[in-house]
Amino acid sequence: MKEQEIIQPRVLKGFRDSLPAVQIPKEAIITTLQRHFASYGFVPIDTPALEYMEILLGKGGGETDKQIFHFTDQGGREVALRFDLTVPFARYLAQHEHELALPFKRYHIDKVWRGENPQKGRYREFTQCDFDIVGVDNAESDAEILSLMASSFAKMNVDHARFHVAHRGMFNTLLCNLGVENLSVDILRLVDKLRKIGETETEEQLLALVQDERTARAILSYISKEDEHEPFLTTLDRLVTLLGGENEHTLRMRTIYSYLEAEGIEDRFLFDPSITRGLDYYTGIVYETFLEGSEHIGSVCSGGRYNDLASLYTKTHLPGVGSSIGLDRLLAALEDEYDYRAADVLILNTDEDRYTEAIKVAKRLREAGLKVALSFEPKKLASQYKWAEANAIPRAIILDQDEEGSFTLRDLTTRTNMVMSIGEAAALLKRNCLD
RNA sequence: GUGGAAGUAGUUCAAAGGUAGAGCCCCAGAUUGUGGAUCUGGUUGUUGCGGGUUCGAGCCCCGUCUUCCACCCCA
Repeated sequence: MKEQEIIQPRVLKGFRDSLPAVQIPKEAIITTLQRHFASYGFVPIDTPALEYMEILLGKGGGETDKQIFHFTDQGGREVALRFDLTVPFARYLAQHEHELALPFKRYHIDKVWRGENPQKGRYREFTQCDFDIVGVDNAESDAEILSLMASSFAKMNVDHARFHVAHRGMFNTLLCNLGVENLSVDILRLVDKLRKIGETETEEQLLALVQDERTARAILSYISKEDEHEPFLTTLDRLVTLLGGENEHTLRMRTIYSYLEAEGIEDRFLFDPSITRGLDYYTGIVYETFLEGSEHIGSVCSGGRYNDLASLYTKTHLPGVGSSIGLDRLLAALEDEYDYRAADVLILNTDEDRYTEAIKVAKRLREAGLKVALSFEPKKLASQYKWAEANAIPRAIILDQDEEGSFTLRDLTTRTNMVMSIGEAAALLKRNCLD
């Protein structure tokens, strides 16, 4: 026997394996979101991971183009992995516009790829949860996306999420008033960094860009907030004054806010005029979501209104608004805050002759809706308890009673035993099982 | 893609060019009346990987991979 050359097991930079302790809560969250999106009348779709290169290029801006994984396939086609779910969705809309009834509300949860340098909460392969409404441009659809964002985080039991909202149109009004709308892309990019580099530095860079002190200060006073927690309407009123009066955009924001009030969720939202979003395709409302205490991870749910996205692929006007939850980033921020278990109960193996009995008990408990694992070998109990703990299984059943249908149920967390019938055990376990 | 820091046992950390160590964890056995205590024994390991300098490298040098941080951008 020759010694075999071992291939070094490894994964690519920015790509990760998921152990069950990570994958179980991740899939639980996905299931929760799928159900929740459906409760708003959103429907699922799917698109290919791989697209023609030309489909994905030429909308996000030069920087995102550089991050696209692309190659030539065996047939000589220039292809690329999707780097978000929104651009493929725009292509999908153009391709199927006659098969879809507008307004179209879809959700899409899947992996995307970007060739960025990885950091915590930033990977080259990650999962996005997108939800969008296409075919209407009004406050009602804007507000429904915001409502769905807030309620999704509530469903995921994340209560420290803060939603920062702004409006591209309002900001562009300011730039027009100041006569610097031709610099809008550069200014937007700079303004986005306010939270990171501070007011002084922002003002200096603004001055270098617009070459006028009065203009630079006007922009800065628009995007700065003295009180970070200033109520939404107070900020909006202040900005309306700075813009010289109401316009269609400010009135849109007021209507959206009134819908949030009607739902009683308005205090979850802040008007944050420094939010602009790097992507060029946003035209109206924009938003980012931060977790208090984990701001360094960045936004865990962002999006906005894009009224011209599908125009790359069709002449039909298809306005849209949507948002995307960054699931991997969210899980990175939550770290160990989530709970998981491989099963609700483990049936211990004390005697090989009783395995048939174990199978019958397992079947009955599974029919009652429980997750049940069986111990395959009659190892000593300490060893079986440890296996259960390693798999986060909180209870064990020992088939040790001679009298019919009665056995020991052990709580592994408190290490206490109770003797009961199978029906009693099923009821007790059912009350304590997750989901 | 650019710049910086780090990488030693499953894990938390030592070893300032001279024989790779400690706690926790894990495994086997004894005893324990179906885990927690105690005792005995054991693996804790290609010091990320590959070269180089040296009598000798975990340590110095070069390259490379990965992670983390900053820039850039973003989920």
